[in-house]
Amino acid sequence: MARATVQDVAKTAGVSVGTVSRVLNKSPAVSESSKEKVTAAIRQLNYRPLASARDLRRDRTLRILALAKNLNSPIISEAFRGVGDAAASSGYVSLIAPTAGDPEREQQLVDMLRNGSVDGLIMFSPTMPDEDVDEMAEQLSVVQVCEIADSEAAFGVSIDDRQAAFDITRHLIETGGRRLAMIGNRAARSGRLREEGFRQAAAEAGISREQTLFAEGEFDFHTGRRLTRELLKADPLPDAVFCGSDTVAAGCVREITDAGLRVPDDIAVAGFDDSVQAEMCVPELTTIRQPAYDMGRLAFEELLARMTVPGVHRRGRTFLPHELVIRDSTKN
Amino acid sequence: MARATVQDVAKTAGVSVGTVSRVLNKSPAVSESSKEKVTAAIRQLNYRPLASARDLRRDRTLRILALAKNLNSPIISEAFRGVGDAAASSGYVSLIAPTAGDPEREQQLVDMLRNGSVDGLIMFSPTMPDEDVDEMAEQLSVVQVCEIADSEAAFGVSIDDRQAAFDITRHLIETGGRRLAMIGNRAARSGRLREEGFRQAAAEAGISREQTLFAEGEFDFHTGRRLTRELLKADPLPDAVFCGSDTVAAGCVREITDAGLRVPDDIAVAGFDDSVQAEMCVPELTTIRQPAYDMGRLAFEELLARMTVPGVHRRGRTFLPHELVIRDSTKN
DNA sequence: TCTACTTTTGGAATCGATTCCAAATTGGAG
DNA sequence: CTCCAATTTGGAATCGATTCCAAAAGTAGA
Repeated sequence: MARATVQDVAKTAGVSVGTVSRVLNKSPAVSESSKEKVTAAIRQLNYRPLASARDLRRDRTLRILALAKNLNSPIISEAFRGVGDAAASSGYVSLIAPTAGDPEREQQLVDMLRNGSVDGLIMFSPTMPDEDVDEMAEQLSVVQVCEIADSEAAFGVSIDDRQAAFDITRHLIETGGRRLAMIGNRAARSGRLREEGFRQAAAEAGISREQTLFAEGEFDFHTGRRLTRELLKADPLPDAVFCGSDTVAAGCVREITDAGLRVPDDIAVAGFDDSVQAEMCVPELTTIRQPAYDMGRLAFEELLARMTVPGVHRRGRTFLPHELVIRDSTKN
Repeated sequence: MARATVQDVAKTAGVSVGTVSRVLNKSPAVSESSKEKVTAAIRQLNYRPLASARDLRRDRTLRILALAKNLNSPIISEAFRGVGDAAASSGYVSLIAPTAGDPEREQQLVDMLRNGSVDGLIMFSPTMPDEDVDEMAEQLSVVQVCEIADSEAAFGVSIDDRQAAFDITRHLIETGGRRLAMIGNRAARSGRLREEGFRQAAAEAGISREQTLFAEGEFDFHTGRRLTRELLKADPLPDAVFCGSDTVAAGCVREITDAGLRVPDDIAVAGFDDSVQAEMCVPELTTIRQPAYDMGRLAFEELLARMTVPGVHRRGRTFLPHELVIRDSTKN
């Protein structure tokens, strides 16, 4: 049994396709009686309007797509929840796809916006260079979250990464940290901004760059352990480590503990994100809370504005406030 | 500047729309010279075929959708990686959407299959009742992963949850566990199967149902802690706890440790999934490894068969082998 | 009952890419 | 140079839902 079409419904209901379509779209210009006939026919034939035909005619899909490197980042999944809720309340369906950091995969997904498979795009962690994001944003509905390209058409929602890193580093210093270390990721813009904040806080406390340690790598648990192992070879040892994510911080704490040292007494550790990992860690992690859900909501609102008012290319970033969450992994 | 169409490209290249389309679809029946002209025109106009028009005519989208309650389950994100890789190598784009356990949201997403927005559907954790999944599977391309409805048209990919639970429970018994407890989730089919396996292992070891403890709840860290707190009120205390996920197990270990007891000496704890949490926990968790990536790959292959050979409604489940991973949270 | 409305309806045109068929062109053999 | 076959091309028809316009039906007032 092939799929039923408006034609079939019209025939079964004994009305014209126009009337069927009007019923489908809740046009008020339909008599009660034909509305009933059409509704009955739709049920009888188990009819669903074909998305591609509708999209073609209407020139929009009411779908948006979010792109992220991977799905298991707690910040991303929380932000995406915000996107989804905001989208739903505006009648949009929101989908997400991981790029795995593969430029080809990313390109293929971005093409979904170019070819009209979706109306808008939310980018969490672009792999493509800033210029490309920029160029795309010129003509298409794109909003960035967390990672915002530093360019002309920069636009999107995030926290102030530099300030957040500054705040938490200052906390480390205020609680006695002098020999500071950071585990960061220079591949990401946010990572570079956090490094800036870290260095600025150190500098303001009169700690020279040479007294400072820096290790670089991806933000996963095992990398955290490995990089910490490197840091622990330093002499003198660091007494405070700022990590770019809670997961890395968990690895850091683990490695310190395994080395027979105590957190925070010997070495204080700070994370970033306030994910559940921060609470799972022993001791629980001092960290930076990102308002991920709200960032997602706001990102969708921004996107909606771009999609519906085509001329509007509201520029600029929106920064949401972060929060320093102090727990037991740093002294007090 | 509006979007260019095949018509525009044809005019610019000085050929007919048919020829343009043939170039787009790499038909061999095009002369070298017109291919060049068309390619040049496409580049000049920055032309992209409109997805909805193509989909309408071709009656397929080369897109699939995966549904899950939430995105941050490590098993789901790993399985989805498998889906994505398999899909990509067959020319499909795979998208994912969280339902948040909301039936309305789920319905809306399932409608994307019904209305032809996507060609196939992979369900990780359905909220709808088994009958509905079953009915849907009768006519549409749907494959289940991890959670498989227990019904006529049952089909999908998972591990043998009962056997896995049996195996790990037997391990708990073999390492001295007598007073067994389980933290499970009866809301999910897999949860019920795991409970069966747990009980079967206990029974075979001559442990009566009354000697056994059971706590029920969602699979997150805080629930794990709360339920463990309940279990620790029992007298005598349990000496081995099987948890339905590593995250719950981490909460369980934490609560036990905070109560001044030792894992595994006083109470052994086992997890499930072999996610990174299992290694982050101290002590590291004995757990069951699920071949999530392969489950995802296989699920897509199954789906592909259903999508391309419409008559084929291959029934049945595919079980992939699990693996007992023994670490320090259980005695040896 | 007739006029002047408003409400409701039918159906053709439309969106843009693909595909099929017939026509045009090319190439090679004789 | 002719003829037949193979290659290439143009363009109309098609996919299914929406929308616009004109026509039909309904309603109210006089």
